[in-house]
Amino acid sequence: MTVTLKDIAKKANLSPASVSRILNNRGRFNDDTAKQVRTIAQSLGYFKNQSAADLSQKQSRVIGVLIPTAHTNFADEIIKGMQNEAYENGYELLITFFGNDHQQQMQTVKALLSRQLLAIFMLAVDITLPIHQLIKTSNIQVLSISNQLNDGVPSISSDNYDMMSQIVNYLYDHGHRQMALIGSSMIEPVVATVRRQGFIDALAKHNIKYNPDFIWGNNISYELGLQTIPHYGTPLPFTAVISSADIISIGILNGAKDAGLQVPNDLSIISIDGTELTQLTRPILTNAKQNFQLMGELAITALINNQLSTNTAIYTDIEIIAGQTIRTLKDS
Amino acid sequence: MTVTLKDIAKKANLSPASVSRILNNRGRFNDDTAKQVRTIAQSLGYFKNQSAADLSQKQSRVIGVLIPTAHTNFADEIIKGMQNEAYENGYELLITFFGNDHQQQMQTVKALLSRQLLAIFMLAVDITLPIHQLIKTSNIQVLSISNQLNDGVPSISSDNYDMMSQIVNYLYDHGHRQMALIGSSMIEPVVATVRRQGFIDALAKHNIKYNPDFIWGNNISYELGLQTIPHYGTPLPFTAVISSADIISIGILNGAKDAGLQVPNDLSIISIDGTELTQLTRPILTNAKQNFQLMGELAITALINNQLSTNTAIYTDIEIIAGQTIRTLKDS
DNA sequence: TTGAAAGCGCTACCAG
DNA sequence: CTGGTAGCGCTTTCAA
Repeated sequence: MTVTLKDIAKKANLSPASVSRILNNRGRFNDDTAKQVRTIAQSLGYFKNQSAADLSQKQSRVIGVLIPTAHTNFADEIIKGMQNEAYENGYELLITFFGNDHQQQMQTVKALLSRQLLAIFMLAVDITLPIHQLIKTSNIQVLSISNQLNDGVPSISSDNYDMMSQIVNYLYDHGHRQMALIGSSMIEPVVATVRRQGFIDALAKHNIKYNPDFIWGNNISYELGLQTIPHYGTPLPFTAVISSADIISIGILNGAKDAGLQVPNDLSIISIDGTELTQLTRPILTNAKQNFQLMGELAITALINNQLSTNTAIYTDIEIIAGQTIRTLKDS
Repeated sequence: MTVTLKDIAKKANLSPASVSRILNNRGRFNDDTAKQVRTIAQSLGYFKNQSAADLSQKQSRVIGVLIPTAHTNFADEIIKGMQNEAYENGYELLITFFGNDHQQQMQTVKALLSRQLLAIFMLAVDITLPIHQLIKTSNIQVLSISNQLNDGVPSISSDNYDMMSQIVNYLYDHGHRQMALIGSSMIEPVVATVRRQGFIDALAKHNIKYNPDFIWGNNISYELGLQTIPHYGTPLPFTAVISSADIISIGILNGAKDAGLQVPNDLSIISIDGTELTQLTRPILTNAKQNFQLMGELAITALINNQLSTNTAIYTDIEIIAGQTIRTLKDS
């Protein structure tokens, strides 16, 4: 029922081999016959059977992409970047959502590995050890995007340590001396650890003694933001907060409103990520914008250039975008 | 280099055929040998080559999913629903982002059609005619989710006509007589047309004369919301707006703030969609919540039950979720 | 520039 | 319950 190369070949009095060459623009062939072949293919409604091609070539141009279901909305931006770059280089993206159910995760990864992928890109995903090992046995290349992992997985992300330094400096320059870091107190993802350390070290550089109470919140959620003000009580013991994600920042903003605080008069906020969410609030959130789209593009480039070795760590720059949530303090 | 069924068969003194049966739990086989085979497979680090399987079976369990790049964030919810259901029934989802570049769209669809998919699901996507025809020639089943299309494409969505009626009734019951509909004045997507008609007819049922000026805005965007108040000027000629999407509602909310209006005292807002975004605002948005997750689940179910004929139109219920953006007017 | 033929890894049929 | 085998549609030598 389905139209195959053979069918086209028969109709064109050619061999399947030639048709294959023509339709793939590979090798040499006569331009005139080529034109004919293409029209025939068109008229017959031919669709390449990619499975057969992959099988025959023992390789595909498919990149598997893992996205967390609890879909941090910057994933879109990364994908946008990847998609363009992938399209131009003839790669396909196989995007798969990655839930929390471990059973399901395993099955998902196995399904991916069952299609001789070129590579697996993980967007902001933290994988468990068994899964990591599963991938390892398959010899498929892996890359973590936006998330630094240990386990020797190559990554493309912001330099989270340096980012904290920039943020602290920014706040310091605006006269802030007491600042809190919200949403990075977990031990697990390396990113949180790195940010904490960067925060502490940056404070030290300004001779500010680090107050352990000022690092709080072990998850990334709106609710965490909402609870932040109640957690510390008013008057707040600090003048500024660094929020580990935009969604947290919105929670803080609303929590402040609920507590009768004025932002930025009573509290300054700077938000890490800088997705569109930061533009939807009143006041608009000052943010440390990560270049997600570029991360996506670089991911493909790195793959093409064979740079996905174990120790690769590519950094993209961040940019601090002034909004309306940072108050400049007169004297310190 | 790669481990194949044959390798396992050799090691287990079996035929590839048997190994295939065992590893797929198909047909009859001896449980003991099965156990052996599985351990061997494990130890050899075997991964099924799905391309070969698909080729051999001339069929795959893969459902292609098209998501607009301008990623209305309810897509996530739909996918969540689909993913669970798909997982339980052994289907794979091949998610593909669908940009605006026509060239790229074509290539994307062709890539999809090159893998004997079971079906293509389109999430809130409006396809152009050539693409529609392309899909048609391939005989792959299609389903539009959350978006009603013409062209005889089966769909799962809310009953947009009835939704408008419910919304208008809700506003009416709260004393509103002058209401506007924002973001549905485009001619193109059928959804907009249906909503307009539903709006007008619902008003008529309450003997409210329909004012054409009160249907405004031909796109779905934050900016549209922001411009709404300036567009009409204050004092507003209506007491309530129905916003065609959450992102528009947020724009309206901010626009109102900018104009010095109090919501809901000076303006009531009800938002269509009811994604998490509605919970992030102050005041919280009253909304007509669509059941996106259910749409996703039903999509898979419909596929399984072979219900994807041309005229299928499955509706899921909406629910009006009271927030803080509707004022009850005393007298009318 | 084109063709013949082998083979990718798996499944399905039919025999045993 | 198991094995032999043909064949899915495509690519890729190698030879013509």
